[in-house]
Amino acid sequence: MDINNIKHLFPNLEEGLYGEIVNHGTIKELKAGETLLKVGQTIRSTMLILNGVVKLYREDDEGKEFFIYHLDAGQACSLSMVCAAKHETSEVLAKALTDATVLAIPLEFMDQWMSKYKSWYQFVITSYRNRFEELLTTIDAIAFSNMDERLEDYLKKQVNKLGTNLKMTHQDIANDLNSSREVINRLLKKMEAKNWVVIHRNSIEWIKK
Amino acid sequence: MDINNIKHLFPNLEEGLYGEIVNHGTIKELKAGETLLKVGQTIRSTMLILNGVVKLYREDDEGKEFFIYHLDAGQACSLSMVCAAKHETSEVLAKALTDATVLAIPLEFMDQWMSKYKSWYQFVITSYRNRFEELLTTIDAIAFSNMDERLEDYLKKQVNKLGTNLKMTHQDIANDLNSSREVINRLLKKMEAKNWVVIHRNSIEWIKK
DNA sequence: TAGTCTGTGTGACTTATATCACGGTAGCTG
DNA sequence: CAGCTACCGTGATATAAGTCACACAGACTA
Repeated sequence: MDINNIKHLFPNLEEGLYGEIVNHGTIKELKAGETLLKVGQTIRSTMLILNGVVKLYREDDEGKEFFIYHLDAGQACSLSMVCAAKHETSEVLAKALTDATVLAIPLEFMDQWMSKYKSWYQFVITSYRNRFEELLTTIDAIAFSNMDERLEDYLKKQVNKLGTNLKMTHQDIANDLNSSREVINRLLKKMEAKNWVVIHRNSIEWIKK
Repeated sequence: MDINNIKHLFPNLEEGLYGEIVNHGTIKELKAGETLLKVGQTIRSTMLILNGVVKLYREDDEGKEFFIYHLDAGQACSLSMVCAAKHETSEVLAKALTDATVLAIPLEFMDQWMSKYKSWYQFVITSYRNRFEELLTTIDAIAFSNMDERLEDYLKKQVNKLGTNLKMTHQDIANDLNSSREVINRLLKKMEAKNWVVIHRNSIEWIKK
């Protein structure tokens, strides 16, 4: 583990804290598609994303997966913080979207660092605030927007994380948005007519400026 | 302000912390319907609810209000904590549902107490976790449920906070659920047929056991 | 090369919800 | 008491989205 990489990804932490992170964290490598956290699983450590993109889902009783938000390198899984602090179980499903590297910090350090390092406390609070905001944005989308707008937002988010060439099927998108393949297909066709995307087999290219 | 009342509402805090709360907090009395926090307003203090019920909304661009969750006596507005810690503005609308008393604690104490009192840190983290969960539940409802289930959940929540006799119009409910009066009316009629509610003018009585 | 699988495209239909257009009624106010 | 206003009830219709059925095409596999 490279301390300079950590400093770069998580700036503004105290010098001593970087040392602790390196000493007490353990690296986990994930292949694209692998599950990092299952619903109901007990959380024993706080996760920091070092590399790649992690996707968070909410699951319904029949196992349908509803996409909530992404986590990037340099971000922390807030859920793993709250849960970790109380030894509780996960309420969400987290999967690696790309190959990813995460740093697992055993939960006992959460508490210690919180009172010891002001920068850690700031970091945790900021993480929370950001995740909270994302959650509110997600609520806005489903409460106030139609499928066409939601699809547009969704694709833009993907493009932000993965580039303009999205390797995913219509069915994948439908699952994330809790919709159906046919609906997504038709909406994509409309977007294609407006020159926002080009539809390929197994991939979609975002060409809107 | 009665310190014993505070101890009762917020148990498990350290002895010294109660003193600080009483010394530095200021009481705000709100009439039912009054606004506690507007969208875009700068937050300068953390709010603890001492009495009554506060309702949180998300607003869309046209000012439509979508109900997110309630806050009871003994709870804190997590949003006011995150925002306060960073001097940022509110993302939600908070209104007193009943007459209410809140305790405003200037934000500078947030930071101090966080490192000084372990119990405060625990309290804040727990608040977060609970609000986060509520938000996830709200997402579940709109992502996975139809209006009839959502209305049922909504009414149950109201009953929990306010008792079985709900003084609200069909229009009020429609606003909270981002639906329309007619739809709510029809669903309520169905519930009445199933003996779950009795519909009165300006109020609804929950009679389902 | 034929056969199979997975992803895509599309018409027809169903369902949930929203919207429109009324008419009715309780309770208040001049 | 007349008339007003806010609330409630309900049919007709419109729209968005989900479902069903089926056809086709690219890619891989025997």
